[in-house]
Amino acid sequence: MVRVRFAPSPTGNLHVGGLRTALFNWYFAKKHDGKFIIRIEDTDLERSKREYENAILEELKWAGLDYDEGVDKNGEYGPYRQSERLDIYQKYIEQLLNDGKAYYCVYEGEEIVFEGNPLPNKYKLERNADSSIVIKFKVKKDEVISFNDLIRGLIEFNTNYIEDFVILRSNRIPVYNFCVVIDDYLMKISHVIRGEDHIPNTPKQVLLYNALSFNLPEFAHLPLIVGEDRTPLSKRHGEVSISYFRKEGYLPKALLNYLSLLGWNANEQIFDFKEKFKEFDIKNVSKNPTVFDYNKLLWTNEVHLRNNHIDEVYQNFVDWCNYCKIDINSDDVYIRKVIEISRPKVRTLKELYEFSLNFFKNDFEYEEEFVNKYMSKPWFEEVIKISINKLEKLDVFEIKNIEYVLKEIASLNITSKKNVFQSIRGAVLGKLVTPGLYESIEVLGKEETIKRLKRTLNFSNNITKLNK
RNA sequence: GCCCCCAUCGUCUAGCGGUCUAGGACAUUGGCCUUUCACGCCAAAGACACCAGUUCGAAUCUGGUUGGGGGCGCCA
Repeated sequence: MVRVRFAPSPTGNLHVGGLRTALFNWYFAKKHDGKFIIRIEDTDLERSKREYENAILEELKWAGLDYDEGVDKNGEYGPYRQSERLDIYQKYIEQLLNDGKAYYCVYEGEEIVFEGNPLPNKYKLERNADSSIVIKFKVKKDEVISFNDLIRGLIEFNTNYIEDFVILRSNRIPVYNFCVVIDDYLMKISHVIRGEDHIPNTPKQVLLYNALSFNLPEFAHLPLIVGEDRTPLSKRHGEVSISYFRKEGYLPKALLNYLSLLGWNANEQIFDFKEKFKEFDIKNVSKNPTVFDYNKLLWTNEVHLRNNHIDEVYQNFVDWCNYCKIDINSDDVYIRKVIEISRPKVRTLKELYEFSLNFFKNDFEYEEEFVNKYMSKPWFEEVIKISINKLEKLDVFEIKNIEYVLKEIASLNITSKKNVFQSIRGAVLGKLVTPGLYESIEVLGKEETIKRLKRTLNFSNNITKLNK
């Protein structure tokens, strides 16, 4: 039974690196019909916050990475929060102590004043403010320890380069390297898939597995995601938090599509990750660090936005509006139509919103360029008047008929064809860049289109008077 | 400093000893299309880090050099 886990520490927001790790674990679980578990690694009491934990979980759900076990799921291997497993760890610490594989270490300031087991009574009872007691794991020298990495092959370390390390802090809370081993074993994790930055931790963990007579899981270390300068991706390179990409209007499926490509050659550029897991093979994951390319992500998003089913994009758009606390006061059918005609021209939900805003507002302002280049021209009013006249007579307000009428007006030789189209475009939407004119007018509907044309005429009259 | 990982177009990658005058995608440049802006279509430019070795033959195997990165916490 394949069991994998994503184990974030709730000390900050979820970022693209974390999501990518979660995604690859998810892929692996799905592919092998296994379980995907979320474990919260909150042994750093100072920095861990429940609000971060909630945010991470919420963002995983937004991304569509469903998990089988976790703090809010009731699996049989809980608790899934390390801070609630302290008594479990204690048992194994004692075992190590009893087996002579770990020992007490007493510090006074920086100085070690005692090493050994048992701990002499004098340290147990009275301690200066300055002294602290930790438990360290004893590392035997001159041993070669190795593990097989599913991506990199055999990796060997000599224990001579590993020092005895702390497993229990002076505040009685065990450290990361110890907790992961206990948890992964007890939670029956079969494959540990995590970032490459954990390779140096692995020998220490292997030592612990051996000392406790636990069977080793399989390991796979994913390549790091880096910035243009080849250092690990961080805020210095730009925004990296998932919440940022969400606010910017990236579709969850587009983000995960792009993230899939970071280290995995999926044979195609655009796909639905929820289907793609069938082809996932951890052996095909690349060893090289990969540069995060905001540009390609944007392109990926653009393609998803244009090609995904309209119902899904509509839902994404509504979700985005809610997330950004934007209230579009319109009915579903209308919003859907506006999305349909606008999406071929935008790349993100945010752009979609900005691009199509005037469909939802009838008191919009006119773009300056439109006013200067079209509205203030002598032929402008005539074009609009004729448009009102002809469109009013149109009984069946459909794209074909609208196109016919508009072309007719353009052929009247009042001004150039381009001027006619741009004038009408600006008159109904206030802008010179909009979705196709005919479909825009069709979506607006007869009543609204005429209302807008009249409003523009009014506005233009006022300008003319003012100039005189 | 020590240990470890990595090395194909600017970027993500295909390639697993001959099919490589190295393929695709993003970005870039030029053109076409066009009622705006895009999309789309066509085309161009662009890489095997270096040096040895193995072999009839190397991007592919081996060794070294160089370069980049990670780690060396009572952070995870």
